[in-house]
Amino acid sequence: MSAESLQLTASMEDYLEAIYRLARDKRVVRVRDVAKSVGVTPPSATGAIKALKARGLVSHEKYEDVLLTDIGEAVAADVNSRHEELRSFFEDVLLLDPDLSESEACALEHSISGQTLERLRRFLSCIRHCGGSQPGCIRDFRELVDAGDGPEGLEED
Amino acid sequence: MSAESLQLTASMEDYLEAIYRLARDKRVVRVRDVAKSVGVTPPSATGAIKALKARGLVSHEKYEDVLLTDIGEAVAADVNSRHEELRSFFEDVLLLDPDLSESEACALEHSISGQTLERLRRFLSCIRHCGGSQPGCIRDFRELVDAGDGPEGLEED
DNA sequence: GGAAGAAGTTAGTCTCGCCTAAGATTCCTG
DNA sequence: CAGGAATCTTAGGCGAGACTAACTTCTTCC
Repeated sequence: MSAESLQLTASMEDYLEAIYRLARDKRVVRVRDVAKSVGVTPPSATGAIKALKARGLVSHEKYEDVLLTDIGEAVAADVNSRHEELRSFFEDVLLLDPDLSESEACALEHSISGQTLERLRRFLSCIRHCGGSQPGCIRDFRELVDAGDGPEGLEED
Repeated sequence: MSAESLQLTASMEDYLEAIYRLARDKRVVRVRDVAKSVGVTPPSATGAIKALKARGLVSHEKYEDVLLTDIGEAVAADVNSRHEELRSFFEDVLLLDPDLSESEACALEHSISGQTLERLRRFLSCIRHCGGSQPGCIRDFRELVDAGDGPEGLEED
């Protein structure tokens, strides 16, 4: 079950991903936890969970805790892997601060296409396979970044 | 005037960018052109133009054509450069199809941060400076992509 | 066991961004 | 110059997604 075939809004993907992560870390997922994690008030979370339930992605009874269905789990894992892929690119390739990498991944994960992500995955793979012997441009970039954040060095073409 | 300091919504950035491009290509920019370019109906464009006018980014009188103010021009140029930077990354580094690169840039340009873009700019610069003598991983990636789109070759780590 | 407080839900409202329908204005042309 | 066509605006409405206020349910603890 891919995340793209379900027409989820960015907002719904956020909720789903939050539930996915909470479920990994805690024994039960409460509406309150979801709200806090997404950064909204409980009524907003209630509404969103209702929408996810209507799509068969979570199961939830009034006043009870929230559970991912099998489908929901699969979709959430897909969304989460998109997130991780992006985060990894920002952190490992662009060498951005981990916090920024994380928030940037959050911001972009809903808009990027599967095709682009696939290509990015391969690119990451190539970069990683360079291992310690990173040649040419990649090494240069790393040194440039390590040297400081100012705009000195390589400018426009 | 940076695009980030004005709290423009993604939608307003889209309209602004459309006006910017239309102004470059045509003598006058009409509401109709903006609507068509953004892909909405004329009433939607009228409303958006009103919002941009309220923020001092365009000047526009009833039934007249649309003009960017100096500030609007600067902000639009900023938005547009973000777009181009992203597009270039997708097309020149990830070697994606030009059409996909374009639409992907459209989708992501509103969410990416200035800091990340700055880093991406440097990365692009490094890649370009490799010129024909691209060593190691980058060359591998290019060959891998040229070889076809299937998932053969480099897999997960 | 009953009351206080925490957690969850419902109801009602707001903003944003889009739409259609219909009215107003401008432009072109016979 | 009058009327039709094109363009633009206004009016009204809808859905998504958030909020506050108020109500219900659950839990806990004296």
